Amino acid sequence: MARAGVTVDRLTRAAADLADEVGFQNVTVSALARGFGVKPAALYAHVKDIRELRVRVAELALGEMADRAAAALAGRSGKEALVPFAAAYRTYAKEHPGRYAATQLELDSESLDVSAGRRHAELTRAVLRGYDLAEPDQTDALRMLSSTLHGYVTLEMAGGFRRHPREVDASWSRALDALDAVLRNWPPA
Amino acid sequence: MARAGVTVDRLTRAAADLADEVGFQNVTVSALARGFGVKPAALYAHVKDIRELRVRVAELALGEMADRAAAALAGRSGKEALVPFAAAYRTYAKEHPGRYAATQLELDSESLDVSAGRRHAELTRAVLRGYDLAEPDQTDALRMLSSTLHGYVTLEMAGGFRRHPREVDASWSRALDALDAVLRNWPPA
DNA sequence: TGCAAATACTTAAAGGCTGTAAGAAGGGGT
DNA sequence: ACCCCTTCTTACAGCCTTTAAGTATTTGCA
Repeated sequence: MARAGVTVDRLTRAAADLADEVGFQNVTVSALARGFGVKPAALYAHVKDIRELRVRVAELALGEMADRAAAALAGRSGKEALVPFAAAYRTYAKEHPGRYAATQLELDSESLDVSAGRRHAELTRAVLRGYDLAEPDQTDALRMLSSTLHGYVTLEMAGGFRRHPREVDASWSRALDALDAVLRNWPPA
Repeated sequence: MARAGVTVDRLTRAAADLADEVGFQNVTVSALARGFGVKPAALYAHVKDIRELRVRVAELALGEMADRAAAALAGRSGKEALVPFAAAYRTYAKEHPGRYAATQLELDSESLDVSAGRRHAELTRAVLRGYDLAEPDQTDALRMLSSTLHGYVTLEMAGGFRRHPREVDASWSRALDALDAVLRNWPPA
């Protein structure tokens, strides 16, 4: 019986792809094993349990998002940075719903703390540099920005905006206008 | 063998309580049956499948949130309405994480469309009345408001804000200041 | 080159879950 | 009292995760 050539990386990528197809919650060890032409138990040689697999997918996704965010930022600042950054975020989520869902795992797990999660957070903070906010306003604004992007994308993908005819792309663009406006003119305490 | 007195309502409330304890995703038919001192199969006399149970929990939660939102609004408008409305939202989510998670089910399911989901959406729109925005700005603002609240609460509960020392309550308050500011001064197209 | 150790994989099995089908037991209404 | 509807149990099929023990393949080193 020839070996299937499973590795942690190939497993993680397969899990991410499967998540994008069938949803993050529906990724199972069994389904992955089937994809590799291998028995489920075989995968436990590469991964401790399904939880580890999920964390790895989250790391992968956060890394990919950070890459796109970095490219979108590329020397720009202010609204010139905000808009493409936000677009990269939303596009990634829609292209990779399973991977995006993975990033919503309890962010506590130390693993995510390091590596990709931190990097993505720092890039988000970089967006704010053009708005020159002093602490603690910067952190407050960062939290609001993250919330709005994450909330928008989540609600949109869950179908929360489908009940109203207004085109979502247009609304999105106006939300960014509003975000830009409030960041430029952050209210005093 | 005396009957356990299971009803759809008692089942739904038990599921909601269990969700708040162990997480929405970890609510199982088996665990609920255990709680009622009954075999799992017995519950299928009251509920078609676990999906229906989840939808019922979502409806329950949306109804409870709408009740609180209505009380928080009570004749107020503008920031006077926004702040308690947002507080009701965030408090509910923190007190009832499992119920709150239930509200994030694919909102497509027709059942949610009617009843509680609609009611909650209308209350959120009511918050905006004090800001007198014409369409389509009102819908755009509604989407942004919903996104920010949902995103903030989600990220906070997932631990996304725990890495920075800034107190979350203070940040939240400033986010509402910012939201109020931008709603009062919605940028022109 | 040859063989021992490390690694990948299989089989087997325990235990948990959802859901269906068939039958027993409880209760209400006549 | 009896019938019938509803609730509940038993039994089972099928899926899942995870562990343990054994077999096969590959690696690395003498």
